[in-house]
Amino acid sequence: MVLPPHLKTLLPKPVHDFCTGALYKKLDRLFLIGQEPEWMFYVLSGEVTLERTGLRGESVILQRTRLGFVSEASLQVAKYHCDAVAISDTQVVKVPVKAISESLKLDPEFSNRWIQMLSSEVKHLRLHCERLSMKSIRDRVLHLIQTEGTGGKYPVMTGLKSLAGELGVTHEALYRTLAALEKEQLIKRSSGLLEMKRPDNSKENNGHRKISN
Amino acid sequence: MVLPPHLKTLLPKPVHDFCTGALYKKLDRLFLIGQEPEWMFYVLSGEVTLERTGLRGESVILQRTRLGFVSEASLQVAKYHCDAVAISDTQVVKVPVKAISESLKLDPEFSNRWIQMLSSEVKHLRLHCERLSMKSIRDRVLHLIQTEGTGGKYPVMTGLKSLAGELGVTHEALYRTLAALEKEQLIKRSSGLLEMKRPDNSKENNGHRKISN
DNA sequence: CGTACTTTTGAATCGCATCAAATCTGGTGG
DNA sequence: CCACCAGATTTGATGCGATTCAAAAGTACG
Repeated sequence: MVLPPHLKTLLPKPVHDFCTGALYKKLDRLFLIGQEPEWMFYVLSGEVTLERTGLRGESVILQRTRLGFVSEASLQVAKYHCDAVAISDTQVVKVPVKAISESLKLDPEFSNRWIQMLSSEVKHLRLHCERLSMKSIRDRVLHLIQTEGTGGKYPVMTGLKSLAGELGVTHEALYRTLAALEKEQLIKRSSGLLEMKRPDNSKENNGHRKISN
Repeated sequence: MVLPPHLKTLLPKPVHDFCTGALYKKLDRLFLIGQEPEWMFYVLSGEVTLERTGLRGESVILQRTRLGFVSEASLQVAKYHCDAVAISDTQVVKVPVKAISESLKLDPEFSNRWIQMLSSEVKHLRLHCERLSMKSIRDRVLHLIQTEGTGGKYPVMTGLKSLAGELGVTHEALYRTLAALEKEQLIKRSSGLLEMKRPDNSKENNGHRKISN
């Protein structure tokens, strides 16, 4: 199994050999609620959701992952508390939970890296929450470029439709917002790249929204 | 300093003596964005929010904490990436960051417990993100009760206005939504409690997911 | 009591979701 | 090489739900 660079540096060598790749078709289940966690799933491509059946019988989505671990929490629970569903055809790396938890006990360096990873994840998720709390698509897009981008450039890896889902808006609305932003010379669109033109260091000349609170 | 049970079991003995208690008045700031993390704050009572100033000067709530650590990520960062504000009079335990990071290197058992805690936090934040991705206030409220509540009951400790901030909506809209939900017999409101009433299986195609690829 | 805050209701407006449909794109097979 | 298809991108029209601004009623507290 050829691990992606990120996993290779994160996981200790002894664990590498126990990792296997897997492909899931659309709507396949990676695991089911109630099962004992055996693998940690690292999503390489496609998309996986964690869902649970709500009190009213509807399915509640707990999480969507396109890249990275699906269920870091499976380390600490005896049973899954939700289902994992491949929303599209999905490629993953399966890492045995047992190997990880053993290594965490034996390898302090690995523990440190794992803590780093989780801390980054926390920080990243906080930014994501902040973005999702913004009420306009425009703000979310600009915030995305400012916080996730590098030097005012944000790479759009998986298409705008997918980006729309991440921003919590419909793709139509995102298309329109991007078109408007480009028209106003606030951003530039290349293939696979969103670029912010002028940082918003001027006064709120364009601002039509008020300061709340 | 008398530590609460949870902290006592989480933190290694050598750290205990370096912990101190502190009281903050309403609207006091525990730390400011940009400052170098010196303490980790564990909330005992009251309420602390992590906030950032949005693009237009409005305050965006990243997280609310009523019990537990406020900023786990401060271990690995040189500067805070948000402010911490006491929403009401708040009692905390201050744990020196230095003592923790030293202990993490020396005490594998503590590392494991720390990993457990971070994993919980990740899980919790994922739920928050998922909730903020929902387009209607109604869905967010129901999701909140389902995921954060216990047996269909969710305690509203600090008022609905504060809750509205956490849900990323205006308080007026939240009041209206709650009133409507109660009118439809979907929830019941007591003082300091939101309770979900009968599971309604008659229209389970409503909240169903709709994921774009 | 008065003050400050939360809770509540009202009305107008606006942004986004929704539904629809047209173009564009890459990939597949005849 | 072209026909064809599935998916992404784009534009249009419409309605809903949340924001916004406003104000009244309830509540806690010194």
